[in-house]
Parts: sequence; structure tokens; C-alpha cells
Amino acid sequence: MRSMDEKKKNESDDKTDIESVCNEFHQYLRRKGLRVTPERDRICREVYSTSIHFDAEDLVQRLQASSESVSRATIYRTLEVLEECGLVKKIRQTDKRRHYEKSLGLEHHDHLFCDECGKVIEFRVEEIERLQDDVCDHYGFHPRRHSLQIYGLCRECMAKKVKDDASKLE
Amino acid sequence: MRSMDEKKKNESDDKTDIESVCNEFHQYLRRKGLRVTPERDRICREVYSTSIHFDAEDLVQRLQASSESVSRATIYRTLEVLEECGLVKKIRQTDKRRHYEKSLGLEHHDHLFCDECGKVIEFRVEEIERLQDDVCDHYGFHPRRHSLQIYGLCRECMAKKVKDDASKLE
DNA sequence: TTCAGTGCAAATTGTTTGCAGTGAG
DNA sequence: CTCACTGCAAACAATTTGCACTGAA
Repeated sequence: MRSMDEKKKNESDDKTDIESVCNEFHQYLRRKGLRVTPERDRICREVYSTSIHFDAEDLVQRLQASSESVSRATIYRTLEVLEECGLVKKIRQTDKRRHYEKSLGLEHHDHLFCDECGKVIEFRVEEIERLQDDVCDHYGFHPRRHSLQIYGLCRECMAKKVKDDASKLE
Repeated sequence: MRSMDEKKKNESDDKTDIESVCNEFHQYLRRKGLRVTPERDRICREVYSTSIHFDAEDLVQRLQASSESVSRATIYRTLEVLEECGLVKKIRQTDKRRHYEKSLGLEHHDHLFCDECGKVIEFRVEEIERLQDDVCDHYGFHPRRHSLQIYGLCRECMAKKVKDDASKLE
């Protein structure tokens, strides 16, 4: 698997320094003539202090559980701003919820989603990226973003399923 | 572009004979002990007599415009059955609507979506399919379905944009 | 001081559900 | 004759919006 770029699956990896992310966000806001408010700051921190993957409703739950609650509307509005400034990316899954991932410092990558346990595995294969560009060239298409999602069963859930199926036959 | 499989973009291509599709659907229903009803038939025909791509709400609009209106609930319920039997496939969920494409006789393929005019271009690259399998092997992941979506601007919209931007500079 | 931003509650949108009546097998 | 299917209207769940108030610049 030469071209596959191994990624440690470390959801709570705190390498990205929250302060610098907030700074970047504040700068973006000022550049755009938007205001830096405690709510926006709080939301940005919450997003960046937890797992890479989250959805809007989860975020609402978490933020409203804290003493410094932020309203649902503000959270939705702020997620849009965060997306515009590139700190967060929509990845949208199968259910009706809007899924995001924080994107600072992350190279583009694609996902494997386990149908059973919901696990998310990230991967990146240069060769696939390149082939996509070829396709676009071929159609004169100007790509802005893409997503490759593979759904199925992860190793563990597959093993479990095989076992369950076997025991049903007894 | 050796491995790229050219697909004529012919949305209303009626090669797939509606009668045989309906037949297949009826057989599936019987096999499963489900009933063949006029509503299910009507929905199946509507799906197969129009463009490959559609979303649930569009279908509702079209079916309710006709004299033989079918209720929204029945349409949603039937789409599920059509999906189980493989006559229809769920695709992207960019907006909040549920998008489908009819899948009979179509080989798996991926999509380019134009952000501007909404055009959809289908493509298939064997090499990409193969690389995806490699990725799954590597993680011990058992794939069931996948989708690769590329968003951006199609040739025409890109040209238009370039022109517009240029005229703004005058 | 002045709007952009906030919270709240009401509105929207797509989809799902409960139920009484109906018709396919 | 039965029970799966239908239409309807109400229920849901996620997101959006209108509006009066508030606080960042």
C-alpha cells in the first residue's frame, strides 16, 4: 500500500493549539467586519476541543449543558461563519443531521463509515486524488471540493456479524 | 483517458423498457409477499419515465399533479421498497432533500455536480474502484456501497464566470 | 452611539407515523 | 375474508427566520 498515508485515529488529538485557532477565527471576523463575541469564541473553542467529527445537534447539546449556554440559532449561524473561514467542513452523512469536521491543519482526506457502530476511518490515497483530477480535466470540469465515502462494516462489526450468523445456524 | 468509460449524458434515455422494469418490480413484490397495487405501479412508472436523477419531493409534485394522485406517505414508503429491490439508489444529500437515481441497468458510477447550474455528469474509472478496494483491504473494512462526489463548476459555468469577472474589471 | 449579534419562540421543510378505512390475494 | 396498503392529518426533527433587545466597536 505504497501511496496510502497512514493516519493515526486519535479523535481527541490536541496538537492543534486552541488559542491559535481562536486567533485565526478572530482575525477572519475582523477582516470581514464581523464582530468577535463571547458566543462565537465559545463555539469555536467547543468545536476545537473535542473530536474531529461532530454534528450540529451534538454541539448544541454540549454547549447548552455548560453554564455558559449558547442558543441553538447562534450555533447554527456561527457554524456557517466557521465554514466560510475554512475552520470547519461539512461532511454530511446518511442520516438527516448535518455533519461537520474541524479542518484546520488537516490535509484533505476521505472516509470509511461503519454502518453498524458508526466508526469513521480517515484515509488519503494520492493516486485517487490524481485520478479525480484527470476525470475533471477530461470533462473540462473545475473542481472545488470532493468527497469519497465508503459505507460498510468495519473489521470488528464484520467479525461480530459472521459470528452471529453462525450461531443462528446452530 | 484509457480507463474512463464514456457515458452518453442522455437524461431521458428510454432504452430501459418501462414494462420490463415494472415486471421486475412486481416479481420482487410477490417474492417478498408484498402486494402489487396501482399506487406502487404508478410510482414505479413515474420514476422510470423521467430523468435518472430526482428527489423525493419532485416525485411527489409530479405524481400529485397528475389526475391519479398518490399520497406523499405512499410515495416515501414505496421509494424504500424500490431501494430495497435495487431499482433505485440514494445519492448525495447536499441540501436537505433526499436524492435518488434510478439504477436499473446502470453500472455503478460516480458524479460531478456543477454548483452553478446543477448539471450532473456521470463517470466511472476502474482504477479508482480498484484503489478503493485496496483501501478497504488495508483496514479490514467490508465495503457495501460508496459514493464519490466532485463539486465545482462545469465547463460552461466556468467560462461564464471568467467572462463575468473580466467584465467587472472594465 | 449604532448596527451586528443574540435569544427566544414561531415558522419551515422534508420525512415519518398512527389510524381508520379499503382492496389485493 | 384478511391483513397489507392507502390517504390523511398530526407528529417529528433539524434547521431557519422574525423580532425586540443588547453589547462590541
